[in-house]
Amino acid sequence: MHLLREHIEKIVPLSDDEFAFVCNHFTFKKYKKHQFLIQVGEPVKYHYFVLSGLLKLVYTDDTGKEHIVSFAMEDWWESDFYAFYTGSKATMSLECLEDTEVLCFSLHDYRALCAGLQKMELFFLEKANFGFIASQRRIISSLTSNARERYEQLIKQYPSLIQRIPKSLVAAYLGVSRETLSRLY
Amino acid sequence: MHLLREHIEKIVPLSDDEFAFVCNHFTFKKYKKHQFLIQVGEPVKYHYFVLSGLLKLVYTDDTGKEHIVSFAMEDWWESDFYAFYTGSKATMSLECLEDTEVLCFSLHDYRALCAGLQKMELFFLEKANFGFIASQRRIISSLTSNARERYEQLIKQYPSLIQRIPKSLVAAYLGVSRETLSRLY
DNA sequence: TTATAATCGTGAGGTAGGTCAACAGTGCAT
DNA sequence: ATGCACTGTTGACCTACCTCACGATTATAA
Repeated sequence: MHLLREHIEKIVPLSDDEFAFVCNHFTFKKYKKHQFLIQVGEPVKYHYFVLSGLLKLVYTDDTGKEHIVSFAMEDWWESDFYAFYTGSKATMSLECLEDTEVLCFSLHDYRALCAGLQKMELFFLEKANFGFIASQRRIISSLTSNARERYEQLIKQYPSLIQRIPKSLVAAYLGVSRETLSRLY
Repeated sequence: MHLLREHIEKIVPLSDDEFAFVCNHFTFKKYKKHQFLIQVGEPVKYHYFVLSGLLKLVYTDDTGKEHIVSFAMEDWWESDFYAFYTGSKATMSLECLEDTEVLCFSLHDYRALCAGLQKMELFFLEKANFGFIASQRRIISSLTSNARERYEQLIKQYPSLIQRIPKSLVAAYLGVSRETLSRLY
């Protein structure tokens, strides 16, 4: 729980009372490896903050091939955000790569949190802005770099992540086949 | 100016006084085709809201090739957002493809706007969230689709945009060569 | 008006990366 | 203990897309 406080206070300081108010809007959940937090076609009730463990956010195309939209480890937020935010059905799945503990909130809690504590709205705005920036960076990377360069950028950016993930998933994230990734060095 | 009001009121309703407060934080500017709103290496003073005209946000790689990160037409926001938000130097340029009129604000104005009117903070949060979602969609598109499919998706999503833009720029947006795009049909 | 620059199409040949297949090592579950 | 799924590697071949080159047409600016 105090991981969440530290995380928020990197952006906005909180009094004990304010943090207690924040906590009231979160629910703790625990999952085992291979469990799904979100399944395609079902409503997305929660937005998740990872306390420990590792998740993959996956889009499966019409040929059945899995593409990794994002990983999420400690200190990261994850969901099928469009479905969560608009109340529509999930188009992506969210699955545990390791046993995972999360704190999560519903859209209702999210709105209440923003409305009840302006600091939290500012916090989410900051998060959303940097999420947008990170996505734009990844788009630029896919426009400008080949497989090897994208792999090197990933290793540089998240060295610890690579250790915990099979190469086939790294390939599915980078948008290359596992064979190609295997041949890069 | 009332284009801005309509735009904001799609998300949050405003009283006349509130809208006047909002307007005080915007500056009107006018540019000719080929003019630059942002140049690589310079500070990014403003975030822009396009009233009329058309812009391209361009990342130039080390080989000198231009990649289009985004277009911006009427009703769209655009900037090198990372540089704007963090006060760093621009890594992308923003250039007019047509004569363009914009409303813009500085980071200082942005903060004042959010702090002074919580509705506007909510508005920007909503915008940031949907910006993030749109970027994630584009990432998924680049992971799952080939050149022809991405082109068809773009036509479907922004039919009016394609009419106003030379094919070579569409290619630079899609991440293919103009020759390949030309050969698609 | 006339020169110059964009724009678009197309051929020829090259290359990054995909697909399919086989194989070996590792971890997990019965 | 053993069997099976997961993981990583490599070979052979294929294809989507790139690069370079040339022309034709259409805007644009002096």
